[in-house]
Amino acid sequence: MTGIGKSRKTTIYDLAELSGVSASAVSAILNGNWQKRRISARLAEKVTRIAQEQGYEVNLQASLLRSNRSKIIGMIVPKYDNRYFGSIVETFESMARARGLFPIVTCTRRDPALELEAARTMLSWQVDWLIATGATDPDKITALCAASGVSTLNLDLPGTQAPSVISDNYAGAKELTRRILLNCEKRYGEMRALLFVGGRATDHNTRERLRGFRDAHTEAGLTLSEENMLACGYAPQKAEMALRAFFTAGERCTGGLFVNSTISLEGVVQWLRRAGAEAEPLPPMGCFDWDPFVSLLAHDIEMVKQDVPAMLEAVFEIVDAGETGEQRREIPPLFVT
Amino acid sequence: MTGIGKSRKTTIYDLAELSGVSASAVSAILNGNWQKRRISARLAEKVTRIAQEQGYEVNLQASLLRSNRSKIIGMIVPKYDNRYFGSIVETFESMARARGLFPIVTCTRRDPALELEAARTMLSWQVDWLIATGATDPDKITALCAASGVSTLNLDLPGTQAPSVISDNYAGAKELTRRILLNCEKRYGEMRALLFVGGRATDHNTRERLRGFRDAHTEAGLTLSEENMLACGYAPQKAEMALRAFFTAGERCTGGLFVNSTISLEGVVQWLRRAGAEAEPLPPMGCFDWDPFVSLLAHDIEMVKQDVPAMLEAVFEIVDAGETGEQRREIPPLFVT
DNA sequence: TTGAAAGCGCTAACAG
DNA sequence: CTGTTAGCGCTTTCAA
Repeated sequence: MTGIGKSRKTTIYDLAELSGVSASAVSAILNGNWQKRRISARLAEKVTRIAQEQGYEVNLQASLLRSNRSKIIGMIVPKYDNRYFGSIVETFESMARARGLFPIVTCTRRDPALELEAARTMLSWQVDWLIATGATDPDKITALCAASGVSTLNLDLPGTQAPSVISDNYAGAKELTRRILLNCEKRYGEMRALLFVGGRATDHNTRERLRGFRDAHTEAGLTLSEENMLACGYAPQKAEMALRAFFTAGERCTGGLFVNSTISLEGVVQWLRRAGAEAEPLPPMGCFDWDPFVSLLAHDIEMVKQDVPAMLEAVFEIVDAGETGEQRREIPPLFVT
Repeated sequence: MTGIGKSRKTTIYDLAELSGVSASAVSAILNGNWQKRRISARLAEKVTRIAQEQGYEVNLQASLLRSNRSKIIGMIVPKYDNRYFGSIVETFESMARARGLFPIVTCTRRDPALELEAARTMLSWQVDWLIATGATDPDKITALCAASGVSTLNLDLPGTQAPSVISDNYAGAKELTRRILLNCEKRYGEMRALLFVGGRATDHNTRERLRGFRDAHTEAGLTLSEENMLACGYAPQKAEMALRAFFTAGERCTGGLFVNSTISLEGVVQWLRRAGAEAEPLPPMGCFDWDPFVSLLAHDIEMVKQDVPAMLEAVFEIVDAGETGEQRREIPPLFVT
């Protein structure tokens, strides 16, 4: 009976009874090891058909409990509010499924407490691997998981206790800065020091991007004041406030803006609007991260697009090989205007 | 031993041994029913402490298998590439967790086959409820799940066999059309019929939006040709191609554009760029869906923001009340410019 | 107050 | 070729 509202779910015992074989035969057939048991193809087909007719689906709770290889791979991700993380999750899911793994993803809303709670929930799910994306404290997650024998991998933001896959932030930022400076020269006839907006000076990516930002200025023969680096956090409001504070603090002159993420860019654009730059063209700008509407509507903004497919290839190479030791892979990002 | 690389995970039996009580007592304590068993607070505290020291986490596979209430709530979602779905997933996860449920989300990449596969995987997870978001064939999912006694709910796109929570597409589209027509009048000194771009004429939302679009024209005393409704699909490329075809087919005159989603809007903006509208201001436009960069960078585009928090409140009201019968809740969307 | 014991649905020896 | 059996880790009676 495939009827609606059937309360008890079909089990392999039901299937065994219906097809006149034992439950273990059903299990073997449904798992595709009927060859190993030398079960006839005819019988295998019959059982498979009956399973289908009954709308049978294996109970993962029971199956995974028994076989003790969880086949579950977890990912925690800070937010779903930009294309970068969205595409990370989407790519992750499909690559995991392609390997016969069960992906479980959860979002921590950039909340350090939720981050740890999420990691613990992942342990309860018996994940084999946990991919910690953009985690504020990757090493704590690694320690937590290691205590249960679970391997972790840091994505986007590196840690020191597990493999890390990140963008080449230094090279990306340096090249981005170079491009903005070039646009600045085109616009104003000379290069001027830029303003760096967004991110936290405590996180690795921001530090590396600042280093690239600085070095590009040095190579261009420009001196850069520390005041020009506003690592004010990622939230749009913070970027907006930081800019307002910067420009009310004194007579400032900037060649353009290096914005550290699309999220911060929202605040920057908001600030430009409110500052009455409506009619004027945008100043020379670049953003470390990509968004389709930014490239379409403000197509003079230089953008860095992190190479998500390549990053996740690297992730699964490490997972597939079972490399659990500390290592760092830096993936060159792409450039779009 | 909380040491790294510990292979076997801590179980309640380990905890029982360490604390000198039985496994069942440990289970009761860790589940918070120690009062019911009149276990002393002192003992409860001791066991809890030991569990913490050992980094114990309950095995959900075992726990859920035994107790047979899965506490898992599943959601399938077409894409993570826009703010609407991103915020649906984020809100869903946090509301589910707030209720002590375990959310499992999976993305189907707008692929009908993946949609069914995902639904089946959800059944394997023993979900109690499945929220099908923007599903191409919601009723098939409902039937599949009903056969296993699992309740479903349709979000964003309605079905006929289960409760549905959707935006008030008709009223939203009508009001959006009205606003675009007003902008058209301001711009050109008169109202002209608009062009509808994006979506599938087969899906409920597109049909309802078209109805609102039409009625707003009628009320404004405008006649609307069928040719003005390009339900060409959601993908950016399709919108772009449809516009190109429309405008090369003859001398056309339009008062503005009604775009059926931010995804289609990408294609529309792409087309405007390529059509050489670079220097010109955008035509009067509106979009059914919201994106922060669109409102910031092209702030003369009218946008409908679907009320995700209200929609998910409705979803969980239905889930909490266990209402499984067909019903439809239409949530009024919000307007932003 | 507490422990022993049964069993959730499934897998994987092992014995036929 | 196939069935019987022993658990996976946990919850939940039931009996003490």
